[in-house]
Amino acid sequence: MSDQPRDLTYFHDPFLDHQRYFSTDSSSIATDPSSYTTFTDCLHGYTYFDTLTNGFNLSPSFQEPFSTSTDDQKMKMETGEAPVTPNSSTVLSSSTEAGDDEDANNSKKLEKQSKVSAVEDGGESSKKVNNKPKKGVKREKEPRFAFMTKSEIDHLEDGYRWRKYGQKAVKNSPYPRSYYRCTTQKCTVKKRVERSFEDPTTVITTYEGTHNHHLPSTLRGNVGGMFPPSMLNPGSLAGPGFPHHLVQRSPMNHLIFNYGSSDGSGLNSSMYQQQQQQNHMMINQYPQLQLSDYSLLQDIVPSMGGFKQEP
DNA sequence: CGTCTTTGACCAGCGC
DNA sequence: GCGCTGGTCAAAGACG
Repeated sequence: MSDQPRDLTYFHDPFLDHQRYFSTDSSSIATDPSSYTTFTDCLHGYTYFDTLTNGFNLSPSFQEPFSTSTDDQKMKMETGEAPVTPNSSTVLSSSTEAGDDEDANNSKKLEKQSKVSAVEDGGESSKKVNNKPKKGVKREKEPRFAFMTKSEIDHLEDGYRWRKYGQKAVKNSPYPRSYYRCTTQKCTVKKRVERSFEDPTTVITTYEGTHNHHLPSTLRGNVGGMFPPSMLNPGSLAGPGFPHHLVQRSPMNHLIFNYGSSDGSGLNSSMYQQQQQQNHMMINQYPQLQLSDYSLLQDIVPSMGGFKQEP
């Protein structure tokens, strides 16, 4: 991952609409989306934002039509909790039920405790025993947020440090799904990375949970040095003035799935229906994704090398 | 030596 | 109840 070329440096101020990026090599100003070589690069380059909005027939303000925030989320934002999205732009919705984040964390703690006690008891099956939530206690879902990215690289650099803890074969797909966990202590954020079986050039990255820390200062690939402090402080993005209810303003080659919220609040009805149709269309194309989880799906315009495919 | 990946096994949830 | 699948664990090995 860290061996990816990094000849570009991006500057982005999330509080301003304008954005610019530039090359450390002054002779080469990047304008081609394909020149983004890392996930982080893509996430922080908004050059094609106008193209995006045009593609969606959205007004440049882009702020109202896509509000899908739930109260739960708004509360999270207002409390300054950092969204998990790598560029901290927004997590719009949550697949969680009320108050489940804490419950999930607690249940995890219980898992650990029970595992430790199982080992200490010298139980016969001290290995891998009873480390899941107690029976009957339904495991709560963390807020989730998925990207679809055109990339040759499976695990895209996003500024955080991840430890891979599993890999599974995916049904109906030749490509495995990898499971990553944030390596920061006490941070429970996870992400899944898998390649679309229908379009092998597309990587589906699903984030789950909320980072409770800033971007690591020492990163492989020097991501930490690439961004201004405002971007390296996720909490700052949750502060007043930042349009949290924006849909992810990702540049080229991303589809953004926002989980959970289903009321379409902030959308006028026709636009909401339009979004729902897009959702269903894309979900049909990616059946391995969970239909119920997606409340909003933003497609990419074909002219940007996206992968919208009409049925 | 510390960190990270790989990989087989285990467990829970879910559908039939 | 059974089998399948997704998610997780943890030992072992690789790597810098």
